[in-house]
Amino acid sequence: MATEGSGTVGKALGVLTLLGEHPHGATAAEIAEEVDYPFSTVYRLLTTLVRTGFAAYDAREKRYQLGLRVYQLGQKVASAHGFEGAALPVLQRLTEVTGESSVLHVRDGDHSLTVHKVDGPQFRTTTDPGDLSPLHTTASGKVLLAFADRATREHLLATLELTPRTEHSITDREELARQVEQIRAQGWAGQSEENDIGMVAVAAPVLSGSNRLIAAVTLAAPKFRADLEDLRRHLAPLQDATAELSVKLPQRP
Amino acid sequence: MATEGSGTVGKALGVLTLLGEHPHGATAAEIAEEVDYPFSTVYRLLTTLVRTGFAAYDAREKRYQLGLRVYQLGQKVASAHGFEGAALPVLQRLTEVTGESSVLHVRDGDHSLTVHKVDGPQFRTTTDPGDLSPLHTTASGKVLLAFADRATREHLLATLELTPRTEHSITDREELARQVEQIRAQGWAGQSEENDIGMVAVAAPVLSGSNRLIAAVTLAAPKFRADLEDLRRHLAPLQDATAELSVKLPQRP
DNA sequence: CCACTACTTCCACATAATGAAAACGTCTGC
DNA sequence: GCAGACGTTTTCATTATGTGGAAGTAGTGG
Repeated sequence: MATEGSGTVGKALGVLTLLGEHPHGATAAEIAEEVDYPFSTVYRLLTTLVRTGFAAYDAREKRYQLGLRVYQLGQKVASAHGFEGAALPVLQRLTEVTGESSVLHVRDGDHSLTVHKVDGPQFRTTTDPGDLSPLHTTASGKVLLAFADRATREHLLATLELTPRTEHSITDREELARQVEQIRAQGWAGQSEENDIGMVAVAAPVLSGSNRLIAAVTLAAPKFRADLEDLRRHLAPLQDATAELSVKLPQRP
Repeated sequence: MATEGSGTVGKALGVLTLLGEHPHGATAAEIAEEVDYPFSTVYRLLTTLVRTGFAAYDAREKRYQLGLRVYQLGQKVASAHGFEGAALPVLQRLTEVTGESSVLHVRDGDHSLTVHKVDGPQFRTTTDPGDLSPLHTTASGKVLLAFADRATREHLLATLELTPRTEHSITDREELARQVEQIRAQGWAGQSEENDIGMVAVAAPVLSGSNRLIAAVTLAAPKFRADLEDLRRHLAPLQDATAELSVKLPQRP
């Protein structure tokens, strides 16, 4: 992961982000290794993070991990964005009706952030809440890209790194722009094995009253059971769900 | 809120924490005012936070608030501590059986952090997930204090600020120590209008296999409907719940 | 058109971060 | 019981880095 910023604060936040990638914690030396700062620098940053509650140190295991303050603040974000109560039941109903997994995504910079998911009865999707996925290889990502306001859309279209995830991933910028236009026109996006082999998905945007993009809802299924055509048949309930969410999620006009 | 630390990083984290107290965001000037650092310092910190995704700037409203990266990392913490799946059903059952609100708390430094809650049919508790409460005025807090390992227990008992929240709050250090001993002996804690007027609660610890404290579960009710004696009648289902959680929450031996 | 609010940029100065190195604990296996 | 591995903690001279006052820009409203 790239350097998070030049200054001291940037380094600290970089270390914090890196801690997020070690669910079972990491030793100070491991972290210093990974971010490639001198050990004593990392050590000093870590003690500051621990002192403020953003990191926790397990003396027994000699491991640093994310602290509870991060969780605490994360909950504030959740309630500010309406991620807690209202959204889940809508996804649950969507999964009940369609039998497939439904997922709620928001755009986080140049990635798609999984907020909630409800797995279908038959299998489990690969992303969990808190995970980031590329914008150009996922149905939700294409929706989040296509319905972003023009300035960010154009900026992202011009600057996104089109790293392929599978042999079906889009790697051509022109092609992506073309798809984005089509998605804007038809109001939904599809994806077939562009992010994971064996997975297909469709997604639709959750728009506010003033047509600003709030989130995206995805329906995902394993290829062996459904192809893109099958999922298209579930477009109606999917769009019911996004319509309901556009009322229930807090507006930011 | 006290200064979060001396160095630059401490200031940045202080600003971040403060953003958590402004659900609808705050302007750079407001923040500078509240933390009492020079404006340009705060401004620089904010731009770094925004650049890294820890804060978000709403150009329309000219307001800074917590960014999605905080939510993302918060989810990692949640999954590391098993806050997501397993805990909620247990609380739901407890509320079903007792008819009162049940809440899951963990200790976050010298505070009690609300992780989950399930409100009873009749009323709503005052804390939400992500909120902090004092250790000495709440049932959960007293449990978290009483069952912490000896070193931290003694340290907290000696250093906690016993600010009263109501006229019934404990303000005497001796008295608190006495109650803590009793709570350790009897295995649960009670509280009657010590944190909020009109609220009573009982709480019990969730202990790991090796008797280390993991969390606390609280049953809370409004005073007009139940007094402490009434809640004591629900001790059995409460302790069933904590026993179940001690298996379901991830162990950290 | 002036007052107001809020963001943004600049720059001389000194504070605060740096990072190498060494001291300190604590395990582990020989 | 000792050598070595591993990880944390402290120290300190050096200078990069953050500081913060002030001036500049931009939008808003009376």
